[in-house]
Amino acid sequence: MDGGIRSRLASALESAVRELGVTQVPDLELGRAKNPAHGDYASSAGLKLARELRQAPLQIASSLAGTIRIADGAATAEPAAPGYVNFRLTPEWLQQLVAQVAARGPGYGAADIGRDERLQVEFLSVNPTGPLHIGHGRGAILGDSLARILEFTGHKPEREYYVNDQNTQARLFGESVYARLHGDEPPERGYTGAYVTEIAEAARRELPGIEALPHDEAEQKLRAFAIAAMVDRIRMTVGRLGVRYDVWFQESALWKDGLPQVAIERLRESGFLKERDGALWFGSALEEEDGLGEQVLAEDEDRVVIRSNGEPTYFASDIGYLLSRFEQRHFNRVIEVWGADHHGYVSRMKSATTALGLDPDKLVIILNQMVNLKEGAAAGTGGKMSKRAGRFVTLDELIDRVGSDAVRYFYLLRSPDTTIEFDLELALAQSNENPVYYAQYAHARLFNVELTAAERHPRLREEADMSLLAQPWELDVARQLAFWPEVVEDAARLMEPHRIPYYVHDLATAVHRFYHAGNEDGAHRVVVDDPLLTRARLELCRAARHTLKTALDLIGVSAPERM
RNA sequence: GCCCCGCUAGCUCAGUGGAUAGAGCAUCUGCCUUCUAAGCAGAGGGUCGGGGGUUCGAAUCCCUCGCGGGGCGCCA
Repeated sequence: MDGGIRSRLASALESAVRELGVTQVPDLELGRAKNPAHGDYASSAGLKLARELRQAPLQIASSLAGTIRIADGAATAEPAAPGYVNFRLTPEWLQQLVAQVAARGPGYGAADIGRDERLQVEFLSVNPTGPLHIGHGRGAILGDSLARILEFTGHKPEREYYVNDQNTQARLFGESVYARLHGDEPPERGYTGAYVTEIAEAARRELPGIEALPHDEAEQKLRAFAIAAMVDRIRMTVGRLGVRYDVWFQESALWKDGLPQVAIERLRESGFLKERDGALWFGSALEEEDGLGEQVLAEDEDRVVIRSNGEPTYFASDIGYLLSRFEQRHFNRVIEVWGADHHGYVSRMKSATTALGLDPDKLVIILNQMVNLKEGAAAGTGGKMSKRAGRFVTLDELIDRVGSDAVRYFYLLRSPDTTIEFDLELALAQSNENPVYYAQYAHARLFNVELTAAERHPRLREEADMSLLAQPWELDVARQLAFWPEVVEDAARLMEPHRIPYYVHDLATAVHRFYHAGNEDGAHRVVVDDPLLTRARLELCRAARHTLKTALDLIGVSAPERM
């Protein structure tokens, strides 16, 4: 409803610029002022427009500051050398904001950017052939938080896990279980972990007569059994992190529906498929004749769809999966969260999307960089984690030792673009210093204060005189509240969940300072003898607590009432 | 060789082309008889990897070099 104060200031500024006769308004760079002396927001409008208007930047800034009209007296504008327009939120407006946020409860900052857009967020989708390790946690938490943020901003996201139950790895997994069932060693490049033997034992109990079946039949049953077991385990592990899915989509279902077949047929008709060396390739060669192909596809993107032995590759499944999502289920956009090791696959999927006649911009692929194990941090020598090499720390173990909230916060504090060198020893040693507790403590403190107030002043009046919130540390909290909608908007628009925990930290800092003012001087406590003053400060507590709760919810972190 | 990501304080990391580059941890110094000290206040600590360029203005954009990570299979 309220697009946030930043967007209101931006449109007010734009109107003022138009009044100066500017028709093509450039990006005016309205953003938060770094220096408090410059107010809360600043724009370099004067500098930006100097050339077009042939006036001194400062003069333009002065005109703008003079003509701008800001609704509700939310802010004042003043020019500053060499050509800035600085905005300062007014105490009156901040006080009213506090009252509004307090009355609204959790949910302040929700936006309607998405306009009910149906989209899919597909994330994690690890081959269900082993337990999740700490690297997987990153994608799970990133995807889940992204879905939460998109939902909060008016999108209709569906969370999906794509279960590879039919590819080479799945078959190898089935063969490995089969081998263990019969007391043999797993095949070359098969799975050797103890959990494989456990699954074989479970199969022996739950699939009577499985040992007597012929190999092919047994392997198929074992594979399905084993994959189902691993999917259950994955579901439980991510469930401990508060990650949930709407759909667990099986690759095999694609083939039952004939979607890869349809996709292949369509590509064949439009000339994107060719045979070479007995295999069927997706590529540009045939299209070069009409000059279209090279625009759509790069030369080096040839990709096998059907192997020379007649087996389809995962790429065949993936193009069918595109049809499933865009044509069968009609998602407006599909957002995929991949590890950076799949980076090379991005352009091929984009090309395939185009080749199928779909809009490649509707396929949004977010890459997160790797999580490497630091030297000596676990069995093995560190580096990339590997299931086969037995060099990994399971996500379950990390959650056991550190807890879901700390794990989520730890991962979300980093932009997806940075590689994480995971040091387990350090993570365990520092788990008590995890910054998540700083934020949670702020929430618990506010909750406690409100309890105390209810005891001391059981009959407070409903109406509050917000003008009593005049202390700088009180207005600082209110100021942080004013920033929340734009943080949400940026996180959603840029698809960058890490902006949320950084905001949470800033708000928590303001809250702690506000609280601490009462320790310095009893007159500044929330709960004081004066019921009116108590009432106004309680509004601030409620507003801040609700906003903290809302923000923590978006990143899947709990907001405890006591610590 | 080609493609992607990173390089910012001792460490881990933020930072939509704007003013004096920030946070946490670590180090040092203060603050609890009174609403939760998992807190607050302060100090030290920087050639934003190097070099060019664009711009009134560059950590941010372009080029180039260096270092680190990832990818370039009829594996996924």
